Parts: sequence; structure tokens; C-alpha cells
Amino acid sequence: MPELPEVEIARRNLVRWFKGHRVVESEADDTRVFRGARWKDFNALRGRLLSLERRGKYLLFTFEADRGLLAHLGMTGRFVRRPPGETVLYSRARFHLGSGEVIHFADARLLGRMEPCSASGLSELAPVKALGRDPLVDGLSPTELQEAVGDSRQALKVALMDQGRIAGLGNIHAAEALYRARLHPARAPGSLTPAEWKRLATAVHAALEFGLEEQRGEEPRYLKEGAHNGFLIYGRAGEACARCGTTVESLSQGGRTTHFCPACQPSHPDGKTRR
DNA sequence: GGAAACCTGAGC
DNA sequence: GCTCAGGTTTCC
Repeated sequence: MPELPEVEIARRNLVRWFKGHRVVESEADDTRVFRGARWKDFNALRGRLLSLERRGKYLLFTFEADRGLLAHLGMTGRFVRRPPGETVLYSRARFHLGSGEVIHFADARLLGRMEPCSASGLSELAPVKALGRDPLVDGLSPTELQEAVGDSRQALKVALMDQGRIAGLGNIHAAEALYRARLHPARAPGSLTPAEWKRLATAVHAALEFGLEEQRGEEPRYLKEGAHNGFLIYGRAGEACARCGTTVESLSQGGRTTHFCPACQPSHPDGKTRR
């Protein structure tokens, strides 16, 4: 379920957890998380974590001895740090630190992905090479946004979630960005005006920054007990739009549910609403 | 395009 | 009991 902000928070936590500690042992279970990759190579991840990079929703671990790991949280994946001996539900892979603490990769639905490889080969892995610009890592100007998304023939929201165009936006933050930019999710990317690209670029950054603020902390907020919905539009179908009071609607795009305000986000640039 | 697939948990 | 879930891939 995690999108860019959640993955970035996971990255920051991991950097903190690994800092000053060596990995004395790594071990993983043979699960679907490794897909075709050689899961036993996970055991070779030892020593210091030299760097941890995020590109879109992927994490790129670099350990000593040219050992690397590509990780994706899927829908329910998460990294947690626990004292020695403590069990973690759905733990799929573990880093044992010199301090005795254990960093688990837990994933109930097994939709996450782990791929051990050489550190130098991380950037050459197919999923990584296919990624588009990361708004936080690479920046995303209105022009760059238009170049990445403007030639798509899919609905605007679907195009925004295409990781090959922009890396990191998922169902929630794409919807949040469109609401902030007052753009209808079904708009044709080719129809946006320069002013609209500018609004959208600003909105993408705002939505991601808001998400980062929301997710700060060790335990992923979205998995927390009783976490309330702090989003502007996501999950608010049937509620009144905070901006204009119109009832928020939903529609299905590319198999995902999109929420939007039919008044604030007109389907045409001239403001006419058509559905 | 869209739907179904991969999985389990949460919510109604 | 049924539906849905913040992701990605695969197959009509």
C-alpha cells in the first residue's frame, strides 16, 4: 500500500537503525517475495550498510563486498526493528545486527518484492531501469511533468500512477494531487494548459510533502490502529468537499477507485461538468 | 482499455 | 458472508 512518502519514511528509519551497527547475519524464508530471484543470496548481505537509496517506491540497499538488495513493499510490506528473540507476524526476511536487534521485513500479502544482487548491478535491474522521474529525488518542474505525462493517451490519473512516467505516485497521492490542482482525474493529459501543468506540478509536491508529514514515525501510519484519514479527497466519497461543500464522488479507473469533487475538478477546462 | 491474478486482513 | 485494500504483472 505504501506510496512514495511511506517508502521514504521507511528509508529514513532504516538508515537510522543500521547506523553504527553491522549486519552479523541475514536470513530469509523461501517465499513468493523473492519471485524468481535467488532468495538464498539474501544470506550474503553482511557488514555495514553503505547506502540506502529510494527511487519511486523501490529501495536500493548497498552493503559491503558489492552486495545489494532491491526491495519493494508492495501493499502490506514493512520494515520493523525488534529486540532479539521477538517474533514478528509475517516476517519474511531478517537482518541481525551486532547489537542483537533484528530488522524484519514483514509482509502479510506477499505482494512485496526482494531481489538480492550485486550492489553495482542494482541500477541495471529491469524494474529500476523502467522508472521515470522521482519528484523528490530528481525534482519535477511543470515542464518535466508535461514531458513525462503529456503524451499519454490514458486518463490523467492513470498516467500519473504510471511508474515509468513518474515514479512514486500511487492511488492516494495521485488523487490528492489532482484535487489540489483542481483537475478532473479523467482529463486527457494532452489537453492540459501550461497553467494547469504548473498547478499540477505544485500539487504533486504538496501532496507528497503532506504525505511525508503524515507518515513520520517508526510504525507505518496506515497500518496503525485507529488511524484516521487525514487526506483531502481520498476515501471521502459521499462526504462534503472541504473546499466547496459539494458531495465527493468516486469512479473507477484502471481497476482503482478514484475520489474527486465534481465541482472543484471539472472534466473540462472551461468548467463544464460532464460525466 | 479492462479484468484477473497474486495474498491476507479489515470492515460492514 | 461479502467487498474492498495505498501495488504490480499478466492476460484477454
